[in-house]
Amino acid sequence: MARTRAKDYDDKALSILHRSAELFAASGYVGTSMNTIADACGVSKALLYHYYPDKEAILFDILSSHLQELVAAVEQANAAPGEPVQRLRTIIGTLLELYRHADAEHQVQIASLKLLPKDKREPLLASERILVGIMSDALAAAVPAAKQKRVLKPLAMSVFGMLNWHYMWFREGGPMTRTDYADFVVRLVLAGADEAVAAVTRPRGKGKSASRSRQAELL
Amino acid sequence: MARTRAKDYDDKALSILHRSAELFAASGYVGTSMNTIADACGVSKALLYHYYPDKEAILFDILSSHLQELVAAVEQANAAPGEPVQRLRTIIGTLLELYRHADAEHQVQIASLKLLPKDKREPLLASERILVGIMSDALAAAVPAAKQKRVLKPLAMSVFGMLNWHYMWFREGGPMTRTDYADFVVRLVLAGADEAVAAVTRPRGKGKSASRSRQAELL
DNA sequence: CCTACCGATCGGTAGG
DNA sequence: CCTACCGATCGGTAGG
Repeated sequence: MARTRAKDYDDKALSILHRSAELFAASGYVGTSMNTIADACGVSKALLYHYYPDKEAILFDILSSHLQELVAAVEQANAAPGEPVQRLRTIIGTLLELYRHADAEHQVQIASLKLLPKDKREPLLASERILVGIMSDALAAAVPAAKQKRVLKPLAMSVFGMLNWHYMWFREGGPMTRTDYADFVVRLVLAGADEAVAAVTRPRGKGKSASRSRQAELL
Repeated sequence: MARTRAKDYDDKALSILHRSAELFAASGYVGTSMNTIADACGVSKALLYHYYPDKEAILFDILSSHLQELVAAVEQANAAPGEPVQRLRTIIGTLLELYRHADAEHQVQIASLKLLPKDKREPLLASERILVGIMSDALAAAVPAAKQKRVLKPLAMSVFGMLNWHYMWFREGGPMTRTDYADFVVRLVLAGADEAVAAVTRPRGKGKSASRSRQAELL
């Protein structure tokens, strides 16, 4: 009788992906050998090639599953009912929470997505664009001044900068929780965006924002 | 008589560094061979080893010269006279301006600094800590609420997040100049920081910041 | 005839 | 400053 697919096949495939992501994050994609991956996963190299046709497929699947998880969660957060500000907060909090157990995948995305050939890279960049699009829409809805085309992208990318850079310094058990930092970023953006947008859209010298702070005047 | 060092020796060494940085940024450190570097620089591989003892020395020198340039410029900006807010603006503007011609070096710093062995990595991390220290001091001076130990690091790292992420989206000739974006970031931080700091330091529910915005109330 | 898995080794290329 | 190579290790595949 033919052997059926092992019932832990998918579990094993996923655990290989995560372990590989950790190795890629530490030593780089090219700097991590298939032998190293096999050893770290406690399987033979031949078994590795049973799960994935080649090394490139491992990198692609790491990033594909990571980005699809982000897109699905952010789309759900975006579809939830509520005020625009609350939606923005949920989106940002969701991203930071997903990063909790995806630090390696996140670093691989930043350092190694570009190493894939164009046909494998393109669908991943499309997922990234979906995330940027949802964040931009949420910002435009929550921050009136952000609707201006000239500043929406810089504002959205500033938010992604803060979120995507957090792996460099954020440590679990520090003085701020992830939820704290999500609130921190949201409030920074909400309170600061009108001012920042006004600064780069009005003519030099005279401002017309009623809420400009004393410090902003000094610029 | 012994040959003297060629008068363009240092120029050539620097151009090799920059070309290597571009290759490392595109294909990764391990993914770029010494033969590729030699070909791209129009020199033999043997000449490459005349300038640098090994591949690791090229990576180290790329990052060392890049970070020393950043530290020197930021220290000078920090030492200039003027109001704290103006000093913060100068520091942020200086960093964005230096990144103009150091995109490759910047990407190599993010993706490949970690690949160096500890003894080579440590002095580079020390330079990074100097930059973070100056930025933190400038923020503490310009933003009263930022002085609280619990929030100074998150605020400083949020600023570095925005600045260090800009290579992912900022394009020369777009609607915003580098100076525009520097202003944008400074005003975002100045106007938003008091609010953001209050959010994560006060007890839950009730706030006491007089300047809380309508949007912030909704959180 | 299928999938699951092993020990051993392939042709090429890496840094030096 | 070059060509000619080295010891080792790479990603990937063979037979069973």
